[in-house]
Amino acid sequence: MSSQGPKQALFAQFAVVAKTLGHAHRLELLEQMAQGERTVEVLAQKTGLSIANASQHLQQLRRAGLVTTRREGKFIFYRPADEAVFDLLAALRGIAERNLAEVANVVRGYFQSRDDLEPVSRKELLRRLRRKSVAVLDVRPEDEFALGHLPGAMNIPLRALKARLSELDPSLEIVAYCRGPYCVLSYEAVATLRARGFKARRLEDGLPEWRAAGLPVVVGGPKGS
Amino acid sequence: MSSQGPKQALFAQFAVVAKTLGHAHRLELLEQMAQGERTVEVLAQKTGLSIANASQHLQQLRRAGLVTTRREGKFIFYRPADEAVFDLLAALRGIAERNLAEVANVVRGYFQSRDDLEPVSRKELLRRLRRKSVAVLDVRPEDEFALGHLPGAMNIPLRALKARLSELDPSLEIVAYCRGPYCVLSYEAVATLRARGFKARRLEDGLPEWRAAGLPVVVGGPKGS
DNA sequence: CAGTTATTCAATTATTCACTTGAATGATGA
DNA sequence: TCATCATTCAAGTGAATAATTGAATAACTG
Repeated sequence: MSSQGPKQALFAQFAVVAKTLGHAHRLELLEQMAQGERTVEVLAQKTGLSIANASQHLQQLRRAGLVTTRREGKFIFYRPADEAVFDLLAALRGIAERNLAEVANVVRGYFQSRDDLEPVSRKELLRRLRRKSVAVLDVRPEDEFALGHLPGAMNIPLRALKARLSELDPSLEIVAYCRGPYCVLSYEAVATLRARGFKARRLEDGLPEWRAAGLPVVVGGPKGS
Repeated sequence: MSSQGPKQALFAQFAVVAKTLGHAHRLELLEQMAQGERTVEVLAQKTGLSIANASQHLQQLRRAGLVTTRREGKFIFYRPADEAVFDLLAALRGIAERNLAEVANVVRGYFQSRDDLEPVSRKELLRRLRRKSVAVLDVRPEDEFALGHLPGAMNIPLRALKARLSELDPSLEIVAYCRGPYCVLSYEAVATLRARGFKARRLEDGLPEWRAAGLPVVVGGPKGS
């Protein structure tokens, strides 16, 4: 059943890659790995999966050529295998957003309702960073910040934001970002900040897209190794 | 199980799109539709599926937002719903080709062994078309040619090629193309032509990629409507 | 070397998917 | 209106997939 010709054999292989992407847990694992390489345990914990289950999904991703691993001592670090993985995910998002009513509803109903302002483009942020007319705020957890973040960004995880507002300069506009276009952290952060009188907007998308655009990323941080 | 938050809901929807791509038959149907819109019957015949089965797969593709339909009389024409579908397929191909050993083997063993010459890039073909220093040969079946082809291309389906060699000018280099990067027709055509003393090369990829690059496509032909 | 820890494997069960068959729509044309 | 044709629906069967559990690797630590 698998070999009528070379074309069928190739399509069967392409189908394996696509099928592997076809599971919400694996997409979430990929989103996590897009922040930076991770061990099985951390990925399991971040996604709420059991370790065995996460391990199984990660191996499917590896068999499909979507992620690779690196061993360091007893830990195995997983990361996306290819830049094209991000293209794939972006195309997937675009198609779903434009052609699936349910996705459009969620995006409008949940995300746009919390922030009807246009996000700041990467280009614009770069310009304003040079003029120092803006503060960049990374609202992801500290470990993700340590794996890579925007140059000059300060890190206040969303859960700590209310308690640490005093660290922010009320005279500067704040640009917040997190994991990607559908990560809720930056939406919540912007809402919180505006409610307290700060001028705040979101960055378009998140760190992985910034990196994929070839823009500079800083590794390490206060608690980073 | 389906709604812990908006992000999970979105990932579940993205997974539906990816899962739908995860079947060799549906990928083949999409490749066919990438040549131009088609009825269920024609798609079933071209892919060797039963009509009922093709219809089911097409409806899955439609539910996933990957294709749309248009009714004309008693026929329903299917076509890709979105330009991003081609990006998706291209990313899928790239990842599979670079990261799956089996795909690399098929590509090397089957395709490269028949044509170790570099294909002609779209850009180069455009340049040489302007200078008229080349003949463009479409070796797809006539019905696909009629749905859209390169400007100035002549159509000799592969099966008829040997019988119609006299129509070709032996003094011009021939650039052959067909459905896409893994379509065997142009490989076979180039091999046949070289064996008969013609100077022949392939165009990189095929018609859908030419169209996706924003280059001009001519609709209609000898038997076209 | 034995113990510890991170990860993977193997076996199980519940669920989902693919394909076939035969009947049902929905538009056309006599 | 009735017959026809393209397409879709519904039901059933066999195969593939997902998540769980407990055992098995493989590398470090004492």
